[in-house]
Amino acid sequence: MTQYQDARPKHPMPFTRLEVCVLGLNDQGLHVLLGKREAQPYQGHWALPGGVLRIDLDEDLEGGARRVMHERLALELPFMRQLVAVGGKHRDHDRSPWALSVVYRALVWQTAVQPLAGKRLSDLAWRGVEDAVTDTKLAFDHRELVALAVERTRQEVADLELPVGFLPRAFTLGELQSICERILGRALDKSSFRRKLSDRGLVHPIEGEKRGGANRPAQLFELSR
DNA sequence: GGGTTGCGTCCACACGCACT
DNA sequence: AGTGCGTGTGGACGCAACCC
Repeated sequence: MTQYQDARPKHPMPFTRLEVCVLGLNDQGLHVLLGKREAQPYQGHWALPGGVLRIDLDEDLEGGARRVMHERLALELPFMRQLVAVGGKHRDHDRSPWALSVVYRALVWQTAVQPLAGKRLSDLAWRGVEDAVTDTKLAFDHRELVALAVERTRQEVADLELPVGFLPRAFTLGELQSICERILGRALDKSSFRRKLSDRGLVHPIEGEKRGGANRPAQLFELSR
């Protein structure tokens, strides 16, 4: 096993941050969780919650992102996906001559989480994504990062790369279509949607049905993978 | 250019349930 | 029994991309 005799780096290392774009879905559509910064730079501006990678605390990048979310939001986020890494000499020149941000995306039911403003954040707010991606006052390049997270998430849903773990175990096709429509921000054709699901074998019927009102009970389905 | 394929859109219809 | 409504299925058509 390699022993590190001297922890000092041979070359200058970048200042590494972890940012998390938490997308929350509710009846009105997709929202993004923003925190108000307590410190410079961008003091008082809204930003994606994030923090510094700690090699003494973090096993890996995702572990670091989970720690940061716990410290900043008191949240455990079960389903995160690495979105992008951005860096450069001018990214955070107040604190470092070279800064790197590794950005993660999480997708949650907005009503299922209750984030609390923790370290370095004076306030938290859910913002509609259409509003956030046009807000030029967001800190750093976070407006672009939110736009990227929304675009990627919508592309995944449009490709029927359904968010495993985010969906309930059992659902009706109508519920699934409604979830996809709220993420996409537009209506889908029922016939096309169901045909694609069927052709690709993405869902299969399970025992049981859902009765809601004066209508035919809906068959329950689950994801096939 | 013509044929094929995949996909989206529009539409029709059967079904099952609640209500009157 | 008739009606209204949401679920579930499938046909017809148009369009674009692709191949020959």
